[in-house]
Amino acid sequence: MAFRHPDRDQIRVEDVLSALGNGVRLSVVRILDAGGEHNCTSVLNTLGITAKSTMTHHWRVLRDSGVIWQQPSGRENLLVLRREDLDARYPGLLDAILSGARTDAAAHRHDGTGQPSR
Amino acid sequence: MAFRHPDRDQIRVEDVLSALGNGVRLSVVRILDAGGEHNCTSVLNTLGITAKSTMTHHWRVLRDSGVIWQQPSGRENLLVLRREDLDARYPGLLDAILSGARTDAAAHRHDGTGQPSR
DNA sequence: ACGATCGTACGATGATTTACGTACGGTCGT
DNA sequence: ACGACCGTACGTAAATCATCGTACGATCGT
Repeated sequence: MAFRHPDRDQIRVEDVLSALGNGVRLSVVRILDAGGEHNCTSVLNTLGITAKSTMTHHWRVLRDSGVIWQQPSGRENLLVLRREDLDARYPGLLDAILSGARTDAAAHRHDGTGQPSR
Repeated sequence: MAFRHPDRDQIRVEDVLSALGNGVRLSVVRILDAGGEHNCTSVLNTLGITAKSTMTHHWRVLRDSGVIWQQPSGRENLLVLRREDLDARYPGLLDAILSGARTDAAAHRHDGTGQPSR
C-alpha cells in the first residue's frame, strides 16, 4: 500500500486546521508528539476502543492534510508526525496547537467530570 | 439581539481550529485582523458576494468558538477579533495561523491560477 | 410615519463528515 | 502451508455543515 502524501509546499493551513479541529485527530497528534514508535493499532489502543475502519478514515484526513506520514512497514503502518514540514511551513503553529491542547486537557481534568467536553 | 459568547476560559482549541478550518471563516479572521471597524455587510462585501444568511451561520460558528465578539450597535453588528483572549489562552496560536494563511495566500497567487485551491 | 437598510430566524437542500461492521489482501511466525 | 494479525476498502447510516431564499424585527434618516 503506497500512500499519497502532499509535498511540504502543498500543505495548506486551512486543511491542517480542519484536520486538527477534531478531538480524535487532535489526540492522535498529541500521542505522536509524545514520542515513541506508533502504528495504527497502538494509537487506537492508547485512545481507547474505536473501530479500526473509523481510524482508517482519520489516518486519511491526517495524511491528506500533511499532518502525518504513514509508512507501510511489513504488516504495519508506521505513523509519524510531520513536524519538520509543519514547522518549516508554519512556524510555531504545531507547538501552539499542542500546548493549547494541553491547556484544555488540564482544564477538563479539573472541571469535576474528568470527561472531555465534546 | 444579545449574543452568547463563551468566556475566555471556556474557549477550546479544538473549536477554534475547526472554526478556522474553513476558507470563508479564515478569510473573515484575516480581514478582522487587518484592522478597521467591521460590520457583517462590510466583511461580506470584502469577501465578494455571499448570501447574508450564509454569513449569519459563519458568525455563529466564529462566535461560539470564541474567535470573535459580535456586538450589536444600532442596526449593525460590530465584529471584533478576540485577539486578547485568544493570545492569553493560546499564546502564539492566532499569529501562527494568520501568518500561515498569508503564506498560503502568497503561494496561491503564484500558482498560475490566481484562484484559491479549495 | 415611511422607506431603506442591517442582520437574524427559519426552512430546505445537497454535500461532507463520522462512525460502524464486514470482507478482503498482505505479512508474520511457526 | 496455515492461522493470526494488521490495516484498508467498501457499503451504509446518522449527524453535521455550507449554502441559499424568504420572511421578519429592529433601527436609521428624512
